Amino acid sequence: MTFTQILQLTDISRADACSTPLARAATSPEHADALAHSLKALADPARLRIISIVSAHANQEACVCDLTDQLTLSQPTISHHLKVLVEAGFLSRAKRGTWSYYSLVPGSLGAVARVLSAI
Amino acid sequence: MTFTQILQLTDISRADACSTPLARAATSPEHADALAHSLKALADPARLRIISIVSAHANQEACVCDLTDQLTLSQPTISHHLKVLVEAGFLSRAKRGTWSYYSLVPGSLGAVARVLSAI
DNA sequence: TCCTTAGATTGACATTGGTCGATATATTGC
DNA sequence: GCAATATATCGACCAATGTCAATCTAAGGA
Repeated sequence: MTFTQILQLTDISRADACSTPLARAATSPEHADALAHSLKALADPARLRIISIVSAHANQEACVCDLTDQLTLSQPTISHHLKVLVEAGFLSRAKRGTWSYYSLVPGSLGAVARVLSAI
Repeated sequence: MTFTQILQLTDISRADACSTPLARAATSPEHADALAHSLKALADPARLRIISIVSAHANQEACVCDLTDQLTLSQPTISHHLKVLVEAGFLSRAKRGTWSYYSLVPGSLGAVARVLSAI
């Protein structure tokens, strides 16, 4: 009996009557947790608009006043969303003088997109 | 004075002192809402594992018992997550006899990934 | 027909999360 | 140093969400 046959027997004995065979392994719980955490940071209209506004600027960098201008949200709320995005690794902060400039972390969105496609 | 020069003047007059120039238009609020809705459906560890388990099966189809086996969640909770994923367009349901089979909607994950990369 | 099994729905509960007003911190200009 | 401005943090509130126990529905089999 080959190893493949043994695996098949194991699968059949484990499976319920309704179950279809597996083609490959599923994602680990840890992996799912990490991806969910990244997606949660993105899954908000205000935060998506923030990312979009930042990356629409010439150098992919915007100050907070650019955001308060365009979003109908209070300044503390925008500050809160910015913090979420920085902690999730999508934006980085650079303080110059009185102003805070937020930039898109290069490749961060692409990384999530790639993981999503690979599920 | 050229049209481009007028646009530049307009931009400068509108901008705050700290602002950097725009390279292109940002995402519309409606677009952000729609994408956020899709991402919210994906932004949960249990739902990501469900999608992964479904797509790991040979024909990208799994019955509910495949999920209750592998997830340490109650059956109603799994049923709830499945409903969220169906309503968001990531899974489709096919009932055959007593059993419900859930399949990945082809291209649905890729579409989100593509939109995300294009932000 | 009745019992069993698979899965969906309901209702309740605790937790998380988005929002704002008030306040704190830090930087610039006078 | 002081006033003004930009941004961050805090505390509170309400809405949305994940979870489960209990119940309902529907399909099969004896």
